[in-house]
Amino acid sequence: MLSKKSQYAFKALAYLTEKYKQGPVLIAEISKKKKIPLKFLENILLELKKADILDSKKGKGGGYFLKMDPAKVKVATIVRLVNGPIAMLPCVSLYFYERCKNCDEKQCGLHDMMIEVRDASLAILENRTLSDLVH
Amino acid sequence: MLSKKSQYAFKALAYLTEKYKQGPVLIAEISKKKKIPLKFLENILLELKKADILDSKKGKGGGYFLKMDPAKVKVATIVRLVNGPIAMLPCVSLYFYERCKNCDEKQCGLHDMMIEVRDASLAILENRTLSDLVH
DNA sequence: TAGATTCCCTACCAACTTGATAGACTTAAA
DNA sequence: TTTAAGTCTATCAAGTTGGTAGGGAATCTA
Repeated sequence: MLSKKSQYAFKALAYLTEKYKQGPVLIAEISKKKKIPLKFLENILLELKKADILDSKKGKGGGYFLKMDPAKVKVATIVRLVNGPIAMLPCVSLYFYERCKNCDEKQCGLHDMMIEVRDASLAILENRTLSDLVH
Repeated sequence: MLSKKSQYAFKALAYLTEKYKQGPVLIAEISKKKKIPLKFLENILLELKKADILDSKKGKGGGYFLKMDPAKVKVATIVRLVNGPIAMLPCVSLYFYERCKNCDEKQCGLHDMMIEVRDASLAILENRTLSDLVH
């Protein structure tokens, strides 16, 4: 399941997508409109900025805004960034791979199945972008 | 991600699938062969028994065994039982549904996307069984 | 029926994660 | 130089995860 943090992140990103190319948006405005706890949202937006998804301006007239075209930002990227692995097992994760202990991947039935699940999920998440969040 | 508990559960179930119709298997044997902490495994197996996946016999010659044909036990069932929701959001879960707060499902882009992901995962997990774990 | 064997049950625990808050600091505009 | 923003560090309560401890209850066998 996506954490609350991830859900907040997507709501905020959807809002910033609507406001794309309309100048910086205040954290406080996003917080109010999307009903996200202000200080928690601060952390999330900062993290997205450090990951080069968002950019910001300080001082009066400042705020947050998307660093690039929302149609270029994959949903999969955001999920990995804020929520972690998409795969159901570390041993089938592309970006967070870890070998399983006491389990030969070559003959583990679960392994193969979870690769299928991963690929099915990625087929969707890698082909949807922030612009698909707003319609 | 599947919890360690879930991974243990699948390993144990795979083992019991191999031994299907060969009489009760000791917790200690499963623990040793699959390298699962004994007492932790006890809890897991007991839970699976209460959920009618396994049955057991006490005393000498006792142990655990599958209650029904492994080809009849869906992987999706086990995941839901031991790990929880398969969906990425409560508001798109079939078995653990919860309405989202401050979010109209009818116009939430994330909602629709996560329904797609859920269905793609279920297409696999609902059509694989314990027998697919061993080959 | 005694004793061994095996699962059953309740309780507990440390470590980690999650969701959230507080407060001081920095940068930039007016 | 004041004010309006974002930035940073720290902290915290509650819940979850992974695991352990120890005795109780059922069953088999001698």
